[in-house]
Amino acid sequence: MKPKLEIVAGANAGRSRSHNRQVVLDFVRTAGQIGRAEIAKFSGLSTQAVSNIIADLQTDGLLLERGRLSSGRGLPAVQYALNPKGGYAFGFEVRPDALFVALLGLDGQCVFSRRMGLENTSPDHVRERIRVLQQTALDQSGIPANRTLGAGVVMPGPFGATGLSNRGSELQDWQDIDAKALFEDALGLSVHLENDANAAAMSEHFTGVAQRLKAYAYLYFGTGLGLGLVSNGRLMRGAFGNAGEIGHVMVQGNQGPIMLENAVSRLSAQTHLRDAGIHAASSEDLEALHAQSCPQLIDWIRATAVPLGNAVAIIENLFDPEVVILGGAMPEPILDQMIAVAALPERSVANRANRLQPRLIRGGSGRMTATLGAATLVISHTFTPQIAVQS
Amino acid sequence: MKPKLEIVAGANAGRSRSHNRQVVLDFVRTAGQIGRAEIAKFSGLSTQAVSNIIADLQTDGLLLERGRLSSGRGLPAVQYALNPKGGYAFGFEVRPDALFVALLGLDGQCVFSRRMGLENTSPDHVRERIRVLQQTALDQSGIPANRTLGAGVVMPGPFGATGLSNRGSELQDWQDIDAKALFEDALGLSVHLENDANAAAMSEHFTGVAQRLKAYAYLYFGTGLGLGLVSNGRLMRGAFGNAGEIGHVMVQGNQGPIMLENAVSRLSAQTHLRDAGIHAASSEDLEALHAQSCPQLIDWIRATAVPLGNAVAIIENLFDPEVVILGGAMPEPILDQMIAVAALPERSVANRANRLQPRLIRGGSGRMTATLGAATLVISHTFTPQIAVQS
DNA sequence: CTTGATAGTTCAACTTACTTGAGTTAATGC
DNA sequence: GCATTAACTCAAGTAAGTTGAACTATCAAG
Repeated sequence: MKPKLEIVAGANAGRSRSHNRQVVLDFVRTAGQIGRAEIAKFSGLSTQAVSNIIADLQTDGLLLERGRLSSGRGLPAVQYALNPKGGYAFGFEVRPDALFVALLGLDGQCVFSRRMGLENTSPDHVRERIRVLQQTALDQSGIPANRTLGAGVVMPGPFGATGLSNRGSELQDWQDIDAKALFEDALGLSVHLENDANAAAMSEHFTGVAQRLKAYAYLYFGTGLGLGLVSNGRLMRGAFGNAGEIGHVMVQGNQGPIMLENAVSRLSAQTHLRDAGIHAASSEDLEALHAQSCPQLIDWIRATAVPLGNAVAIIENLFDPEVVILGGAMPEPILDQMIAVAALPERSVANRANRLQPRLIRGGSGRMTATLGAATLVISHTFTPQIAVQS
Repeated sequence: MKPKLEIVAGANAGRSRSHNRQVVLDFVRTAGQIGRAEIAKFSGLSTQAVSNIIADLQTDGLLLERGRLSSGRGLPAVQYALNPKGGYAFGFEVRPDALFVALLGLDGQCVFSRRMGLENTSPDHVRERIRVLQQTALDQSGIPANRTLGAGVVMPGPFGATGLSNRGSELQDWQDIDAKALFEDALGLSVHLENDANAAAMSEHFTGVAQRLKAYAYLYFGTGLGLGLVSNGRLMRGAFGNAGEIGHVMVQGNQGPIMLENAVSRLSAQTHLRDAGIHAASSEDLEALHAQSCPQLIDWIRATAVPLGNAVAIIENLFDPEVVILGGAMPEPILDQMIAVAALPERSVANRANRLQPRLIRGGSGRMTATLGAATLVISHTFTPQIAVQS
C-alpha cells in the first residue's frame, strides 16, 4: 500500500479568491473582531481587495458588521466578526456502543448535541442511525440543511492494516469499507474522517486552550490512549493516518517497562479498581469515586505519575510542542490530579526556564471533546487557507 | 518566549505567478522530464498558463528543452527538464572542529565540496572562515556568484534555552546570537538555518531514498543522535525548532532503561571501544575496525539492537512514517549491520502486512549528508509552492 | 472652535495572469 | 492517404488584484 501524496494545484483567479476569503475569515476568527485595514496589513492584500472580499462574505452571511471602533486618530475602523449562524458544522462520533452528534456554529459554539444508542457497529446499522441522528439534529435545532458546511466523523483508529490489529478496540466489519464515502453518501455532505485524538486536538485549537499555539500535542483518553499532534494549525497524520498511537509505546513505569496504555488509560483505571472489587463502568462512576476520595483510585492516579511523565517527555523531545494537553473521556478532576502528580522528567527540551505556561495542562472541551472536534474539522477546513491541495 | 505563528498571506497576481512557477518546477523535478500538457493536467492550470510559465523559466535558465517524446497519437509533447546549472545552492555545516561546504546544482548534484579546519567556534572566527570558504567554492567551481540561490547552514541544536542545555554538545558563545542574520550578512545570501538531523532528512527527500515518500523519519548520527521528521515534504520543527531530540529519550535497553544516545550514537561506540582499550577517533577508524571485524565493535553493534529497535517503534507509533532512515556520521557498513540486527518490536503501527519496503533502511547520501542537506534546504525552498508564508 | 494631521474607506482606472476557443502542427492507425 | 488524436499557439476575454486620488470621521494642537 502506497500513501497518496499531496499535490499542490496551481493558482488562478478563482482559487486565489477562495484562498483569500479563507485568509480573511481566519483573521476575523483569530482576532474575534477586526477592521479591514488591519486585515489588509497582515495579509499583504490591498485594503480594496479586503473590502471586496468582506462585502462578499457579508452577503454570504458569514460576517457581521459590529460598528466602528475608535482607536486614536483617524477614521474609526468598521469592525467585523464571524456570524455564528453563518454556517454549521456536523460532528459525529462512532463509539462501540453509541453514536454522538454535535452541531456547531461558525464560532465553534455547540447549538445541539445528542447521544443515540447503537445495537451493533455494523456499517449498515451505523449508516441508518447516523442519518436519523442528522435529521433529528436539523429538526430540533431548526437549522436549514443548506446551511451545513460538512460533517466530521470520528471513529476509533488505527485505520487500515497495522501491526496493532489484534488490540480488539477498533470497530469490526469496517476494515474493507471506504468509511468516508459511506458517510458522505449517507449524510449528503462532504465528510472529514478522523480518529478521536486528532479530532480532540483540533477542537482545542479552535475553541479551547490551544488557540494561539504553533505546535502542541493532545493526549486523549478514549478507548485506549491516543495522541493528536498539531503543527501550524495542521494535524500530523503520518503516512497512513495512524500517527499518534502512543498507547502502545513502552515507557518506564514504576516497576520496569510497561505499555503506556496499561498504566495510563481509562481501562487501566477500571482494571485496577476491579482488582480491588470496585465496579466503575462509566465516567460518572469514576467521577463519583474521585469525589469521595476512593483510596484505590488515588493509588491508581499516583501510579500514573511516572509513566505519564515519561510519556510526556518522549512527546516533548520528539515534537517540541508548546504544551501537552490532557483530555478525553476521563473526569476533569481526575485529569487535574494526574497533572498535579505527574513526574515530568527534567531532561527534556520542554523544560526551559522561560516557559509561559506549564508543560502539561488539561483540555477545555470536556467530555464531548471528540464529537466537538469532529465538527471542528469542518470549521478548520473552511478557515484554513490553501490553494487547493488535492490528494 | 513565544513562538512566532505562521501567517498565510493573501494571493495576488504576483504571488500566484511565483506559486505557479514553483508548482511547475516541482512537477518537472519529480518527473525528471515532462511535457507541458501533462503539467497542466496535474496542476489544474490551463496549458496556455503552463506554456507561459515554462517560457519564463526557460529564459531564466531554470529549464531545458529535451526534444519531443512520442507516446501514441497526437503531437509528441516537448519534454522539459531541470537545468542543473540553472542555479546553485550553498550548504554549510558548522561542526566543533571544522567547517564543511557543498555547492549543489538545481538537480541536487554536488559540484564542489570541501572541509576547512576551525581553530575555535567563536562567531567571529566562524564568520570569517565561512566567507573564505564561500569564495573558495565560487572560485574553484567557476560558478558566478549571481547564480547562487541561497545558503543552508547546519549547526548542532538544540537552539535557544532548553532543558537539555547542560549536554555540552552544542556550540558555545552562540546562545544569544542571531545566527541566521550573522550568516546572511556574511554570505550575502538568504540563509536557512537548521539542525543536522533535519537537514539530513531533507537531503534524502530530494536526492536520496525518500524521494516519493509522504512521511518519514531520519535517525541521524551526529554529535549525538538526532531525528528529522518530514511530512508532505515539510520539516516538522516543533514550536521552537527543537523537535527531534530523540537522543535524550529513555528507552528500554538490554539492562533496563537507558538514554538512547548512551546506547546508540557514535560517542557510545567510541566509549565502548575505549573501555576495551581501543582508540577510534574518526569515522575512518570505526570503518577500519569494522572491516577487520573487531569483536568489541561487533559487540557494540549487537548491543544497539534492542534500544534502537525500541526507539524505532516509538517513532513509528507516534509519527506513522513510511520508513525510518538511518544515516549520518557513521560508516555505512556499520549502519547496515545495525539495521540487520535491530530488534524491531512487533507491536507497532508500522508492522503492517502489506509493507512495500523494510521498516528501517539506510540513507543514501553518505558522510556529507548534513552538509548536502543544508544545501537541499535552499533547493526545497525554491521548489516548494506556497503563497507566501511569513513568520 | 477651528484647523491640520491621521487613518479608514471608496471610486475608478489600470494591470497582471489566467482562461477560453479557434486554429495549427505532427504524430498514429485504418 | 486521410481521419483521428494530442500538443501547442494565438488572440481575445475575464477575474481579481493594485494603485492613486478623493472622501470621511476622529483626534489633537493652537
